[in-house]
Parts: sequence; structure tokens; C-alpha cells
Amino acid sequence: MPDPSLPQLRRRLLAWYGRHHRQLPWRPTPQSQIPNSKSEIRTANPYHVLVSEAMLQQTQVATVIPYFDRFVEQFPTVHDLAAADEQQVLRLWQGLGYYRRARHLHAAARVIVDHHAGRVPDTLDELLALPGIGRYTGGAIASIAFGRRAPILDGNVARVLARLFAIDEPTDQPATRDRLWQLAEQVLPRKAVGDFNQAMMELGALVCTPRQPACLVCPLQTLCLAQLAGRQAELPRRSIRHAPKAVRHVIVAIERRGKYLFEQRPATGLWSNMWQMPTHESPDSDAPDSLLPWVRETYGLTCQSAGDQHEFTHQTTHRTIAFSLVRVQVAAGRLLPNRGVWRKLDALDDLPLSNPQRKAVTMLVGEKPTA
DNA sequence: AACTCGGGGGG
DNA sequence: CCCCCAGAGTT
Repeated sequence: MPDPSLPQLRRRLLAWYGRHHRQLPWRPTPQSQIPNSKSEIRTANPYHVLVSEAMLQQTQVATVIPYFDRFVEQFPTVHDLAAADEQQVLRLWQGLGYYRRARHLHAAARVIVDHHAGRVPDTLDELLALPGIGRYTGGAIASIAFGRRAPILDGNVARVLARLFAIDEPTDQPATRDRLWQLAEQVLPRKAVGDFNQAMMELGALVCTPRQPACLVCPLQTLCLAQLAGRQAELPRRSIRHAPKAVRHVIVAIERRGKYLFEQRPATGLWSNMWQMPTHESPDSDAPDSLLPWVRETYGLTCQSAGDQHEFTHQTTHRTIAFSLVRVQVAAGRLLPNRGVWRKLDALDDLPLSNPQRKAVTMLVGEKPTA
């Protein structure tokens, strides 16, 4: 893009953002919309920006909003979050996915309270030192909450830039990422950087969409190399992705006197630190015919089959999981130490469960209203 | 540089 | 069914 066009790009984009931005719970009114903004600059609540950016990683705005509202209601300040149990934090994150984000955010809050006097750091370097905060999130907080001149590159910005500059190389490759980061830094103005960064993302979300971009109403139409060449629908390009792997998870609902066994998953891997009913995981080809011996060896409980078996599938980015739900009753034995807790199905409010485990609980309740 | 980590929106 | 989403951390 010719150098003289950069001021035009910035001016048009910020003007468009002033008219068309969405009102979001964590977003302050753009400075251009505020009279006398020079004497009275409204800034975002840095804690709210931190929470929202953690939730927004790989997650659409509309999905995040109700989670954000509940989260800041429960934890109004970074001190409240730091003082909370991880269990509570995961419970508020339940259903949002990528649960490691919740644990990182919780850990970051504790670092902020312990080492930053309870203030979200206002420099990029300090932000990058916090768990769960990478180049994008650090730049977003620095620019949006503190007006620091830090670039951002997310899926929206990458798409907008790839079209603006007609970048043909796949945008998910490291070399292309480097070039896009450079461009993101070059287009960034000196002032109103927070609004500008948000405007780039907002344009990608509302106008410069992945399919069928609304070029006719785009404020940058006459500056966009892809649009001028009629190639906007072909860009950006991405590398091919691997097909999800097929696996089978058998949930064993172990019942004893009206209560069911629940356990916490390990701190790493899928659904880390979330809770579940005992679940046997295997390749899809591996038929789970030795389920009761597995229960006896793992939990010390001798069980007998009870009730019908249910089936459902669960799709994640990297796996297609065929779930089976089997209900068994304890006939003999004693639960091995630290192997789980017994809970009634209507008393699970404090246990963070993954979506498929929640679905399994719902199916159990439907099958057996009350003993 | 490739993998892993969820779940939902929308074509 | 597919691709995509206000990415980060690990290997």
C-alpha cells in the first residue's frame, strides 16, 4: 500500500468504527464519540479487558457475552478472582471450552495481586510475562486498556490485512504470520490505538467476513488490493488441516444408594481439571468389552450392569468422540482412596463438567427420575 | 513447525 | 458436513 494511503485507511476505519461498532459489556465508548474527549478520556476497565480477552481466544463474541457477565458479577475485581478457588473459576467457565484459559486467568490474577499491587500491568513486557497472555492478548490489553501503541494480530486482523495487501501465502504459516505482524504494526496510528485495533477486528467480524465479504459497504473498499482484483473471496488462504481422529469414550455411571461416582480429570490434556463420571477412553476400533474388570481394578468396586446403554457423539477440533453411557450398580467392594466423590445428580452445582459429561448426567436423570 | 486444547455459529 | 472464531503453550 502506498504510504499516502495509510492516513486515509486510519481515518476511514476509525470513522466507520465510530458509527458501526457494537456495544459490548467490556468495551468503553470510542473516544471519537465522546465530547471533550481530550479532557475526559474514558478508559476501559483493565480487569474487564483482561477477562474478556482471555474468554475471546478462539471464541466468538456472541458466545462470550453471557459468560463474561456472569464472571465479573461473581468476581468483580482482580482481588476477588485471585481469592477464589480454581474450582469456582472452572465452574463459571463450564461450557466455554479451552479450560486451560480459565486456570491461566486465575493464575494471572494471583500474580497481579501478589506482584503488581492488584493493578493489571500496563506495559507489553509485563503483560507477556503473565500466564495465558501471548502476543495478541498482550497487545490487546496494552492498546485497549492503556492506549499503548501495540499491534495485534488475530483471525479477523489477519483476514483484513491479507485482503488489503493481497497476501497469497497461507496466513497460518509462521513466515506469513511474521509479515502480517509487521503490517499490523505499520498500519497502527499513533493515537486512538485501542479504537483502531478494535476497529480492525470489528471490520473483520461485521464486513470483511470469511465468506461473502460485504465489500460494497466496506470503508476500505477502494484501498483493498484483493477487492480491486476481484479476489476477495479467495483470500486469505490457509494450509490444509488434518481430519479429526475417531475415538470411543465409555462413561460408567457407577451408582450406590442413589449417588454416583465423580472424579477429577488430570491437570493436563483434554478437559484438564474438569470433573467426570469414570470414563474409559480407547481408540474407536477397540471394543470395550472388559468394562467391569476395569472398574474393579481402577476403583476397587465390583459392579453389575443396570439399565440401558445410551450413545451419542461429541465433536471437537481434533477428535470425533463416540460416547457410550453405561449405568452400573455397586455390588461389593470399597472405593479406593482419593478415587472420587459420591454425589446425587441434583447436587452437582459446584463440580465443573465438560459438555458431554453434562449431557450424560441429563440422560441419567431422564432415564431414572428418582429412586 | 507441528500439535494440542472445546465448543458453537453459520454456510 | 465443513470452516471459522478477539490464541497460547508445548514438543
